Amino acid sequence: MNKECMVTAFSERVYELCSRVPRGKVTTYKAIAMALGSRGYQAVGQALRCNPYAPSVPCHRVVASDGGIGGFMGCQRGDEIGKKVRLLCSEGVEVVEGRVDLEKYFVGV
DNA sequence: GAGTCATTCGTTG
DNA sequence: CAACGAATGACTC
Repeated sequence: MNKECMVTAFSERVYELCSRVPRGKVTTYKAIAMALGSRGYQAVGQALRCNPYAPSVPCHRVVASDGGIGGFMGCQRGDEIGKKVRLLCSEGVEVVEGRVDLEKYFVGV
């Protein structure tokens, strides 16, 4: 079930919001979904799942509502996710136990 | 119309 | 406090 990237109006909006997040900060799927005026939390993740704007759109800057690393480039649980943590750490975000301090790094849209 | 998905919330143990 | 299931919105076939 590996399809090409689905770039639609909704996903475009998600990519734009992701790009809006300043470096060293992170946003949540919920925040993006709310920014779009929808509750499709999964729809947001789905768009990031195959983000055609890859490094341009830092999908790793998007985390779960509790600061947990949702997934990264199709990898939900695995060492590949470590790369996402590595990126966040490189950006200045402190990732602890695969979680981020939303109180400090969460930025609204 | 049915199934899928990187989520979230609410209830129950 | 932890875990499970149900709900939600969007995209593809």
